[in-house]
Amino acid sequence: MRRGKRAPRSEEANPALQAIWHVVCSIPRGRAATYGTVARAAGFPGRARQAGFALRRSPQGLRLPWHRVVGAGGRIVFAPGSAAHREQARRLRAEGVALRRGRVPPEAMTDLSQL
DNA sequence: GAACTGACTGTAA
DNA sequence: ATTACAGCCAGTT
Repeated sequence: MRRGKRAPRSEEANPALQAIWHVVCSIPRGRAATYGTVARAAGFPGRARQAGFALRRSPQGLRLPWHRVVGAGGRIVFAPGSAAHREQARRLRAEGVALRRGRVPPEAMTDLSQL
């Protein structure tokens, strides 16, 4: 049977998504990382968008600290005023992250390279 | 297989 | 500082 490729119907069967989720889980509490950094740490440099896709497709069964993932410059990618934006800001703040106009200060940012 | 879309990023106006 | 636009990559239609 020349079925060179299998069909992972479930997201949890995707190693790429798992890798990204794993990296997100490894983000220390009280810190934040950018999509690009997460993707790079997961082994996919230059695929920041894929990191976002992985988070969006992440099963709710996982207790994933998605709120620790922000856009470049520590900026929250969600539209300001939206529910997601507020929730992420709220969660970050709950972890001790001082948000500045919806932005995470560089000090709270981690490159995940030290892990 | 082409076209569209998106939890991105960097540069320009 | 803010807004617009283009580039990039992978998944979805």
